[in-house]
Amino acid sequence: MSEPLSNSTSVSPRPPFAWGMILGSLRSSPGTVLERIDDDTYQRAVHVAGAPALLTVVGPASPEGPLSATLDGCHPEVVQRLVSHLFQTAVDTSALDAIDDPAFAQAWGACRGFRPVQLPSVWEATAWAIIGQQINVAFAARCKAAFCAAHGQQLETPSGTFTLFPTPEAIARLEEAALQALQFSRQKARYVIGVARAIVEGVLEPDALHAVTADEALDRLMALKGVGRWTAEYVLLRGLGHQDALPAGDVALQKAVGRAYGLGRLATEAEVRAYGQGWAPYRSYATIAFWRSNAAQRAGGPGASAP
DNA sequence: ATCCAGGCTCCTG
DNA sequence: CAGGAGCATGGA
Repeated sequence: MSEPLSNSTSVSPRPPFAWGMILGSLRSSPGTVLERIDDDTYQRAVHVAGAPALLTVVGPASPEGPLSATLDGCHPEVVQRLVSHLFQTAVDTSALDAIDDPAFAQAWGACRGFRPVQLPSVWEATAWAIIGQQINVAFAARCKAAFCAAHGQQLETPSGTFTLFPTPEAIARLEEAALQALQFSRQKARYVIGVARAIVEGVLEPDALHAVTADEALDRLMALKGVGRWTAEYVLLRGLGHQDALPAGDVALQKAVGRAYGLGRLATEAEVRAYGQGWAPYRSYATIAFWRSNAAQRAGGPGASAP
């Protein structure tokens, strides 16, 4: 249950904003291992300027009311910026309703107000994407949980103990075997450690990625071993808050698009990109909408997972 | 056992 | 540039 928020900062999302759908999606997503999702509350530990802190975000009391957020001892502006980034609250999604494509419209119609929820750092988004490559998500989630439990810091709070995502510094020190012990394949162990080292050594500057174009960000990410186009696009979608990223190589997306456009099979990557031209410049939103359509399909109804 | 799962790298035509 | 082999894991 949500505790009273003294000292909270309010953040007003641009409507439509479906907090319930966003939390529902996180709740049912296997990838949600560090977050604690309650009825109307999102909590997780994050690094703020290098220091661990607990972020709590409570949903609006009324449909279009503000979110209420706390982050130990941080300035309201910092809290605002973080919440706004994580939940993409400032994005104007109204143009999505005008996209003239029946298959897209049906997918988006089922999730107006939804947002591509961000992971707090490019590092976390990248590591998670690599962990998830080519394996089923449930297993990927277990790998992530083991990874965090073994190498992430713990944060004690009045609301309980939270695990932080491991820092690049902590992972850069590891040998491959340490991650293989957590059921990472040798390749993935190498890739994740390699990304951590790239960050620690300054070869990759995660913060700088926010300031460059999508193509430039893709190039820099793909220069890393283990990061192909799918992974880089996933990072744009989940870590950099880009609105127009399209992981067209994604099997789940290919499945959804194949169904939505009546192909009777998986759409090819080229087909996804071709249809995707009609969803620009909101291809990230199209992606999460189609992902959600898969979950709805599986569950026999709306309300299941996406990220 | 066989095929699949929210790919990547490297190598051929 | 397109396509395929080989790679690693656990699950259904």
